Amino acid sequence: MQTLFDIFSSLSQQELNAFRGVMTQREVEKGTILIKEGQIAEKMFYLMKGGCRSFFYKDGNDITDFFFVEHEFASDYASFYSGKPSLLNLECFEDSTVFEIKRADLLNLYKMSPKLAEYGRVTAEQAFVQIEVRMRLLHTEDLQTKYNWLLERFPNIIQRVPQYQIASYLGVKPESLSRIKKQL
Amino acid sequence: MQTLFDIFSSLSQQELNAFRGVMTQREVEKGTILIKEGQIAEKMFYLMKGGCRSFFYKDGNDITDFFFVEHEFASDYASFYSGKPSLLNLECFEDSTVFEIKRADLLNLYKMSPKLAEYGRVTAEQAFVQIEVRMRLLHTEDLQTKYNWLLERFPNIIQRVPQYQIASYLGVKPESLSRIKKQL
DNA sequence: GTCATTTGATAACATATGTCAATGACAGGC
DNA sequence: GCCTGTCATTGACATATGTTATCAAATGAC
Repeated sequence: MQTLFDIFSSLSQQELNAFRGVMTQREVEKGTILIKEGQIAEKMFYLMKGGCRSFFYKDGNDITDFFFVEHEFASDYASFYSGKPSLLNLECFEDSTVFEIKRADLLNLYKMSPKLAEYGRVTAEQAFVQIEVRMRLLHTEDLQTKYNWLLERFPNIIQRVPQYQIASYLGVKPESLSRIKKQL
Repeated sequence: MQTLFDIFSSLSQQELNAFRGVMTQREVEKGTILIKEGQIAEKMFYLMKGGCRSFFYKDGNDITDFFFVEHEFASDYASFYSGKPSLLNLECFEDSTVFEIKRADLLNLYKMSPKLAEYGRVTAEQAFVQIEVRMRLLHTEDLQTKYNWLLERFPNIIQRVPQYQIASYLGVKPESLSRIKKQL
């Protein structure tokens, strides 16, 4: 996955200035909601520090959709890309430092610079490849394999978020996750 | 999802010619393998007529990863985007008419025309949104809901492919799908 | 047409996960 | 310090899906 630094280091001075001009740095504390269910995701975030998760409610249960950690882009891509209201919330699970980029600004950058437009495409392509890995996991693997994959993908996630959030991310109940951990 | 016709109808004559110049029409019969496991997916396909599915083998079982039908783009996007060998096969389940587009040609088109480059990005974004719907389905819904969703998404798919392929697409065994159908 | 192969349905049983309830560990507020 | 709420664990039981096997129907080759 390309980080912001990868992108920065290959831009011209002019492109760099334009890019940095549309990014706003924010310090947010644990619990901050970056994107709210029902609203259109107008912004994309880059996590310099900290982490967040997207989640939604189904039958009264809090279901974790995705985790995002430092040096990753985070948003509700479905809403951001389609312009439809978001079905989920994006919440910081730690105090975090983020850069905000507005969709309208990003589209302007794409018009201005073919190279930035290419990064936009590559970012979407990489997001696709990432989610496909997750989908294949949910599609074909048993709980133990899913859990091990999670530990590799997010090395210290179990110290950072409560276990019930991990359980719903993996598509099971906390009790099932407990059972699996006991077996290992 | 944008069809090829949506794209065509908004291009200039020059762009249209360039685009059509890199597309090769092929008539293929049922059972044709368009992309083979282990090889890099160098081509994207547009299905004028017919349908195909991507699948792979896990523990000796044939697992359907995706269905593609007429007026949709089909490929192993993960391989096509990343340049890594494909983990799956793309096979026509009916006699089909397809357009082939080579990745290298597509990247050239992107360089030539900002509008085509934008379509490339939008296509990747839409592919992402699509796969997210599928992922959410696998993540949170029960088998009955998944099956009903499939019938809406691919209206006559049950007449077109055997049931065991549908079962593995939904992440269950054929026997489980039989049980669900009996309940309805 | 016959025959072989593929596919779908069904049943009996095994296993994994869900559900519900009780308990204990732990952190934060006061 | 104590209290309170949140969270993880555990056990008993329910349910859904997997596994294995058998049989019938549909399909395709000849």
